[in-house]
Amino acid sequence: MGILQKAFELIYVKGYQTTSIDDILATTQVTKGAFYYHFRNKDEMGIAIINELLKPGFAAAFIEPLHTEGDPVKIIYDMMYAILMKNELLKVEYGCPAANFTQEMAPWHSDFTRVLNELSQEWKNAIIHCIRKGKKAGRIRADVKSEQVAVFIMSGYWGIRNMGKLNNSRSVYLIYLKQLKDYLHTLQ
Amino acid sequence: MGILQKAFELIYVKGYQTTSIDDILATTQVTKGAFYYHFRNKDEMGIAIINELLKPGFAAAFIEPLHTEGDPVKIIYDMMYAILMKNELLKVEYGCPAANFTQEMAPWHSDFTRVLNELSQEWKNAIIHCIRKGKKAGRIRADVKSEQVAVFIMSGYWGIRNMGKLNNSRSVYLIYLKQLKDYLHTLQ
DNA sequence: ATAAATAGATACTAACCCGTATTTTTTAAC
DNA sequence: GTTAAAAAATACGGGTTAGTATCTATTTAT
Repeated sequence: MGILQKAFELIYVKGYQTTSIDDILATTQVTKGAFYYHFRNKDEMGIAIINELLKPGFAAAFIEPLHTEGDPVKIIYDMMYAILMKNELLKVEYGCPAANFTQEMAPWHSDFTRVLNELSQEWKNAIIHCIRKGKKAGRIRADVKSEQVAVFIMSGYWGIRNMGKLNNSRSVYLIYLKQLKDYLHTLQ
Repeated sequence: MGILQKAFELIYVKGYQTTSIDDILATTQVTKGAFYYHFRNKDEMGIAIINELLKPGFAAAFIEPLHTEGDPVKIIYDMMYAILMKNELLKVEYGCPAANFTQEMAPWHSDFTRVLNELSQEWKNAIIHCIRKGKKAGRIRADVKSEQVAVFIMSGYWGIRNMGKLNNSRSVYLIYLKQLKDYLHTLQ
């Protein structure tokens, strides 16, 4: 886990392909023998980072908030606000770790893409579930298509991460969040 | 331009970092001497690809459609539909070339980020302009914030490109487009 | 025709890459 | 205390990388 943590930090900042195993060894003070005792190769370590580090963090920040009771509009907005503005691990200049992996590995590394797709599907299902609950409670219009809304919200998130990288400033997050709030209110 | 074209095709599919100069030389049948006569180094070629190839193609598909007269809702939706569903150069499994570059290069290669930011700003300004015209013509509500909407639309685009990569299917584009249409109608 | 500038070809370097083979140290079991 | 397994250290191999040095060929200008 120590190796994975440090490796993740390097990869999050530099990218997977450009982070060499020697880089990881240098910063972790781990020798090559130890590294290859724990991981068969670099890709196995990459997959381990996603499963052991990314998934738990993702579940805490992206999934769990959606399971709380209340107004979906508020729940979804608050989740997004927390992810973009409060989360101290995710820096605006380095974007979303999951999106970085996706962009870099798809479509060539199918192992990565499959695991990342699982992440994405979990989020999607949680959003759909949250909206369906809101519809039953009369908080969301009955004609709202849950899946469409989920996909729309997710795409907005990944896109604003990209714009944040370009602008290297959270100010674009705030602009996005304002419009997200307006959009969510149209679902009521 | 021949080198740039072939190099772009390789980079679009494989990524910038993982496309070696030797790869480019092999597919272009150009020798190393010729290559380094025209470009000082790899990054200069990368910047040239963005300026000489990406920018013109971007202007044609992303900017020009926004300059036509008419209903912004229809104009913006049609533009997005054409980009996602009709453009034969942009494949769903390889995503958006500009987004790929951004994801891969930011924040370390400031030359790339700066040029890509110019692209992004041009698109943003064109969308803002389109919406402002719509407001003046009474086609868009007066209280709509043009910049917020522009950022929201752009983030949706870049995000859905990411999801398309993950799913490797245009079906997710269609789901997104439906909700985009609904969203745009709320601006009227 | 000659000189100069442009363009292209070839061979090479020095650094870096991932992964392996081999050896050494540490830990645990009996 | 001996043995065996687990864990870690080291050195190296085979291949790739971006970029350079050097040489040759082709235009262009005078």
